[in-house]
Amino acid sequence: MGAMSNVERAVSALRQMIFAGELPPGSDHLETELAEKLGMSRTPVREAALMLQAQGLVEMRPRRGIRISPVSATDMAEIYDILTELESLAAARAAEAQYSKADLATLATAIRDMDAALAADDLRAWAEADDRFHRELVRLGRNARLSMVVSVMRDQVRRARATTLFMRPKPKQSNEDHRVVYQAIARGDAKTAHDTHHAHRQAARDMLVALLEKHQFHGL
Amino acid sequence: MGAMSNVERAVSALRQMIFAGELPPGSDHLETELAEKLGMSRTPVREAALMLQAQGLVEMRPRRGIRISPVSATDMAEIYDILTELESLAAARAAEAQYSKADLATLATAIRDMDAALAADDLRAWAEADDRFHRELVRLGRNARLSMVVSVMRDQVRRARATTLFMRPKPKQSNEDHRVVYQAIARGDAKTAHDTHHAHRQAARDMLVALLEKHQFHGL
DNA sequence: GTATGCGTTTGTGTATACATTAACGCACGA
DNA sequence: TCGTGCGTTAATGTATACACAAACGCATAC
Repeated sequence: MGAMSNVERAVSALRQMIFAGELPPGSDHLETELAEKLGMSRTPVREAALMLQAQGLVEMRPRRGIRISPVSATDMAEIYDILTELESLAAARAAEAQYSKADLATLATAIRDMDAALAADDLRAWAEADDRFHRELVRLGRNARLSMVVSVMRDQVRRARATTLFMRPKPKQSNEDHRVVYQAIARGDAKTAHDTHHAHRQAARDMLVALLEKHQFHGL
Repeated sequence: MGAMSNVERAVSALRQMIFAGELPPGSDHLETELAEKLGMSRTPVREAALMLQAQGLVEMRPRRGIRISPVSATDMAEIYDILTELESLAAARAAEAQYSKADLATLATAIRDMDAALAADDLRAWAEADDRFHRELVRLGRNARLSMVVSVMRDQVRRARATTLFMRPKPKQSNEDHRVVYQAIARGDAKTAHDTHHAHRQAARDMLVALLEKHQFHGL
């Protein structure tokens, strides 16, 4: 149970602090500083930082500390382009896999939750269910590497979403798209699943990038 | 000029040994062992291993050493699926970017070199030029993250290619495909660039996977 | 006021020490 | 012969020590 190394603890603690905004994008932090804050020596902190760096969450620069990576509008455009392609592939593969209704239960639940959240005007719950839908979709695509790449990219999106979630229009079309994708997967229609999800993501991309550019979050 | 840290040295030395087959896939190596071989302490070796692990080249398992990741036929299928999508996107973006003939010189050269290598029956030179073509194609797509993901995936392909290069049929169709993609990019035809490259990669994938499965390189 | 150079400070990169804990072997019992 | 349990061994995870080099401040010169 408590078989968790300090490195693992450091990774999740740092991730949490980054996502919570406690370590704001662009800020620098010395290894010693973080080590003290986490109650461990520099060694595991360094190793954790190395892993987070590989995922693009931080950058280690000699003598300037560990910098929490900023996410610009350009970055977001890059990330969404990748997500668009890889998730759409996953959707197509999921459709080809001929899953049973039972296998798709998690997707169905996520869709229902999104509808409910939208009706209740609970954007935070909506975002959580949306995440769940996309995560499950990728899992059904059955490509471990793809899942990993997507999850790294989605981490970045999550960071940006913290600032954009309440600025954007109600995601009504989004729910409709998800339903179409779900049905296409259920009946084994790979092309529709792929193309619908592709358009869905591309629309999200354009909306988000416009939003970020308008609000000049270039270096946030 | 010696401005190279031991970690950097360890990373490139290990990469080289892995690609050269000196550290065969599936083999285990203790940190101490590698440290001694590289003439440094365990610390930089550990950090290097951590980075290579993030790229999927090794796996660190407590008490069992650093394992050089095997590449199975399934892995190759996963990897090619990702490459197919991302490179095709890059091709489309490159076409949209309206590059001049001069900008595309590197692509043209790579194509010429591949023709020459094919005529001379020099498969190794062909593979090198092929790599060059794909790398430049992705670079022209102008997505830094995509480039990074693709280069990690291509590293894995390179490892498998060492064993498959001389088993597969002459890549004649391949050269023809590249030429079509090049021309599509030159005239700004994103759809043709995308679709042609997509089919090109998918064909390569099917051929390679069949080859690997046939020769039962499941755990190599 | 601005620029240049030197001394100091301080963070990092690396080596090393050490405790912990998993793997291995061996003995013992069934 | 095979399985089980314990003791030993040894590899890792983490802490710590230390040298080097870069950043900063201050003084001096223009």
